[in-house]
Amino acid sequence: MTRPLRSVRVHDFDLEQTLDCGQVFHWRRDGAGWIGVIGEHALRVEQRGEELIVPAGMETIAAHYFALDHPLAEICASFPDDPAMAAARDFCRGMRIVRQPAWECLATFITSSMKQVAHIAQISHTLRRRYGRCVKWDGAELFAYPAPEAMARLSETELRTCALGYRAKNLLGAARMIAEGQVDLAAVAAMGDAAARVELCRLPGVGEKVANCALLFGFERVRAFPIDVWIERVLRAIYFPRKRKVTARRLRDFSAGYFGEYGGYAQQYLFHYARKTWPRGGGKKLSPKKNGG
DNA sequence: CTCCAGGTTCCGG
DNA sequence: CCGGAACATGGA
Repeated sequence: MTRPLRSVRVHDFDLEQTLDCGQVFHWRRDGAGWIGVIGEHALRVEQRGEELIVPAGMETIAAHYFALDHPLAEICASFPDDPAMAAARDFCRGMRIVRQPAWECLATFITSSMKQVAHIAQISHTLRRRYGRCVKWDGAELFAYPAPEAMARLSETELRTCALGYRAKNLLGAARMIAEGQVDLAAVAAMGDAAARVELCRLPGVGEKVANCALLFGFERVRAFPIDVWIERVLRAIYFPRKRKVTARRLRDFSAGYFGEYGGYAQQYLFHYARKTWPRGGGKKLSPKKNGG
């Protein structure tokens, strides 16, 4: 039994770049399309030129999730004018920051510390399959991300069997604090960026980087600028060439000022570009070219 | 086998 | 404030 399909008109949108850029980890390729879950809705999506094919009834949900209303041309035009940013903008054309549900985004990034993207995806799938609600899509079994309340009932030992390592304690602790109401994600959503970041950092396993990922990918804070190992390489190689002793604080202050009101988008474009085009462990080999700031 | 991965936390200068 | 080290697990 196949649901009828509908077409959503898209401009400045690239589904491949959007789902393969390392912002969300559970979507799987299915022929020319992708299969995944938006909240509690399982679906297959496929892009054909300027059309996004989705199951009937999912048009609005998909359009919201994929942030088709973000003014991408304006966003890209706001990026600082330097060679690296121009290359990233060209490489990532059509990539959008999707609107992930806050908890699954936050939880996923709690499990991301010191893990490769492939591992993060693996952990996400395991957690969904074992503890998430089953949502069917045309016969395929997909799973929603387990709610904080469901996760809070597990033991650390149980969670550890999902290959989480030391992250199990953090994920469980965060789930319990949220389930018990010690941290209210709905309240976080109503706070300013700085206050929201402080609040998220009260959760175990959530430091500045994970908090910024949650803010950017789960709370629509398009200015949040997560600095991970890749972005740190980019910043050092491109904007601080041949400089010794560039502190984390220096990188943070520079990023907050240099990349502008859509800094989070700029960050994700640089992240994806560097990860796909720089040699592994890269940065050192890249020619610095010109300094943009 | 060694190295590293979308870090956080704790500890000593 | 800053640099190091521990923390688990699995690809490359």
